[in-house]
Amino acid sequence: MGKLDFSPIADTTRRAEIVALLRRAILTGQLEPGQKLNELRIAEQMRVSRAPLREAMRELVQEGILTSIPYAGTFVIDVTAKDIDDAYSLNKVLDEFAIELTWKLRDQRFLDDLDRRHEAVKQATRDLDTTRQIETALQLHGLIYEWADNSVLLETWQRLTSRLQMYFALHQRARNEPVPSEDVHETYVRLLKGADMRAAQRHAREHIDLDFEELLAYARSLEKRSSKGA
Amino acid sequence: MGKLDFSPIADTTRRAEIVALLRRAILTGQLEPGQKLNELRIAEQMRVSRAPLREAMRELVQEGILTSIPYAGTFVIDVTAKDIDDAYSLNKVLDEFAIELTWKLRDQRFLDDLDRRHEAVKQATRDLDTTRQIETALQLHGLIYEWADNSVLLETWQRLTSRLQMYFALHQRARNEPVPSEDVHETYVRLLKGADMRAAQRHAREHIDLDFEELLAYARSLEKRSSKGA
DNA sequence: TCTTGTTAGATTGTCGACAATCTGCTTGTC
DNA sequence: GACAAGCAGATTGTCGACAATCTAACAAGA
Repeated sequence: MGKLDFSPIADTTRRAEIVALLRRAILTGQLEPGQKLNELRIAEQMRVSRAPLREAMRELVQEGILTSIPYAGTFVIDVTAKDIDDAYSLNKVLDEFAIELTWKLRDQRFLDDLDRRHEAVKQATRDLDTTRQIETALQLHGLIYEWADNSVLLETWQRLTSRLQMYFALHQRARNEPVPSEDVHETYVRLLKGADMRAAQRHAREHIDLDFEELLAYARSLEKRSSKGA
Repeated sequence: MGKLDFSPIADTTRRAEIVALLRRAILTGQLEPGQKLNELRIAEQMRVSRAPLREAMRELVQEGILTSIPYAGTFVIDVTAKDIDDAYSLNKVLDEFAIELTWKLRDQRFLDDLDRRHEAVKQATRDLDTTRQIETALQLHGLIYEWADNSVLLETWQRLTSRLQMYFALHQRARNEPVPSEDVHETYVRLLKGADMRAAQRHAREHIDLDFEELLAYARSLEKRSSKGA
């Protein structure tokens, strides 16, 4: 028996592809918060019937990035400053827990993966690709969750991440300035490689990556809750 | 303008009712882990077409209590000892966080609600109603999440709770013995009323409510992963 | 002018039928 | 007897059409 293991083949249902398409559109900000999703139009654009589209939308509703009102429509969730704050404070707690679980499981492969993902962020930063920068940064932070060996925790973090990614994408879109060029993840990566777990946890809980304060200020500034139609 | 405020009217879609029906069937153990859900049969039994049923099933898949394999079927999730362990350890961390957030927000209404829910558990215990006992116990523990004023945290806990409820229901079903008559929540309630937050957090992290160890042993005992057909 | 009732249009919710895929059995061949 | 090919049968995925509901505009009456 060779040590070759195959990855599961791709999802072959339209539904799965629709989910991926919609999720990407939302997380990159192409679909704005509060915006209504017209089933007929989207189905026509995708050359798909409404059945798989509706099933896909149900999934995204449960995933927390869409919201649905019976007989009224399905909308991209609104982003409030409190939501962002809530998500972030929970994220800190989960980070601390994930570090605790991962700590004993770190090995050479972990360290390699850490470097690899860190490098991806730096590359995206050099390329001035803001969308990719957000993606890679979240993937970097996701490493400890993938290694923590707790499926429920991982799942929880992924749900949280969807929202955070959406928030950051919106923010980046609003101010289309060049990306900060300094390496804000330097300390984080160094502490994860080190021997002091408490220090790593403290850093996760106290340090603010990714311009969180600026993001919050932005969210407060557009606290207007405009639900624009299609 | 009077101070009367109306609660939102009930969901009127078939989909929502189907979701509620299916969820209850799963959480009470009427549908066993690994069991396949035959769309045609269920749709006929409910006198409903497959469209809303399938949408409901999509929601429950995302909710984490069903799992779906394209062109093969949708199944009730399997319960492994590791899943239970993972869910429980995360639950402890979240409890600690919820207590921290709730602590400053406690007031008379909180204390009243606490007593009310505690009483409900004791009543269910006196009635020897195991299903209701599980429900009320989880509602008691949910109080701190409802008061924590963090929507993301609350949502996360509710997802977690679904699974825990399912695990406990299975356990109770397996050993249909009388319920433990002692009041295992006594200390928890007392600490939540008190002044020592650290003590309450420590209790949440260290004390094992609800016969967790017994539950784990049960889960390990049926680690057989039998996926029986319809 | 303000309120109330009506109506037309658009959109969501649901249905029944068809297409794609999987499973197990049968058949034929070696 | 072992094995591959191929054929039902059942089940899931998708489609197009119809029913239920909402929204907004307009008319009628106080």
